[in-house]
Amino acid sequence: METHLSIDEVAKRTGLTAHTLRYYERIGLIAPIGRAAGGQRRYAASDMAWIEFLLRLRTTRMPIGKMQTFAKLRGAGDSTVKDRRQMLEGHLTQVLAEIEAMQQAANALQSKIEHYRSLEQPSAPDLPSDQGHADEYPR
Amino acid sequence: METHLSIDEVAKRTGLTAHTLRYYERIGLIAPIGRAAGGQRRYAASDMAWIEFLLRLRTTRMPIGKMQTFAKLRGAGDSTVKDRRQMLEGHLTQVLAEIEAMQQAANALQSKIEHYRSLEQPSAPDLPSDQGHADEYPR
DNA sequence: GCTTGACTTAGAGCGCGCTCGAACCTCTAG
DNA sequence: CTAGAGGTTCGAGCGCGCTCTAAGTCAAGC
Repeated sequence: METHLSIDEVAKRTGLTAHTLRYYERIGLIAPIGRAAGGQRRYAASDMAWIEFLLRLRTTRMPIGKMQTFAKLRGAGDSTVKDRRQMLEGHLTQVLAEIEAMQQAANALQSKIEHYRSLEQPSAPDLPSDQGHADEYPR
Repeated sequence: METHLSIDEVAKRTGLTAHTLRYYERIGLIAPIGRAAGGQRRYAASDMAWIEFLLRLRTTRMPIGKMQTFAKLRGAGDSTVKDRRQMLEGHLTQVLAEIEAMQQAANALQSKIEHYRSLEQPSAPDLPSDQGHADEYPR
């Protein structure tokens, strides 16, 4: 397990580009990374863990501005643990709501797909459904 | 049940702005809306149903370009039902994968929150967890 | 010493999805 | 007739999250 990775290795492992990694560092999402002789970045295991955490935040669509706030709190030390927890709790609440909304929309798509199937194989006519299907008769 | 709504009424009902409704029409997401004397838009129930469908696609983060493609197929009539179904199936697959990813990230956030709680109330030390918590010792 | 290639910086540019401003029009009420 | 509300069009602008370019530096290999 190598503990000091080059930017390209980190890019490969995280799926980010080297450009994006530098960008994240520039805007304060990632604290300044240690450098090898010659000024090249060398990422430690703890840097990787933080980046992976950032990626989880990104997966849940936390905006960069909020991540910056979080990163700043983290940089400020243990006294900010409560603030950080509260931020995550608020975010998590939104995320769960969004998952729920997506799930419902996905269900609606599923039933629309089934409706289309019944149109394609016209032997069995459509069951009457509670929700209309918006796009059969355009005019 | 009024069948012909003004743009402001539609905006109120859908949560979109009048600007956005016009924008969607301009780019072909919504077919040209009927007009009252004087040129004002009057939205029919079928228009509303289509807009609600678009909003479901948006909830599931279908990009506008794809929605445009879909809208075009719809405008082309019944012969495109199969294409539309296939588009929706492909999209649905992605959506379900994304929901899954968000759910996993949400779980990780949840356990991080619990980890923070244990830090805040230091009587009971942290259980060793399989995944590290990236941000306790910044340096 | 020179070349190659991987890195560095600062800063401009881009694609997406709106969002807004300006100027104009039309209907209704007073 | 006038004022005001509520539209209309066209096109520019914006916030977000990158993405890329240009020019320079450094280390290693020939």
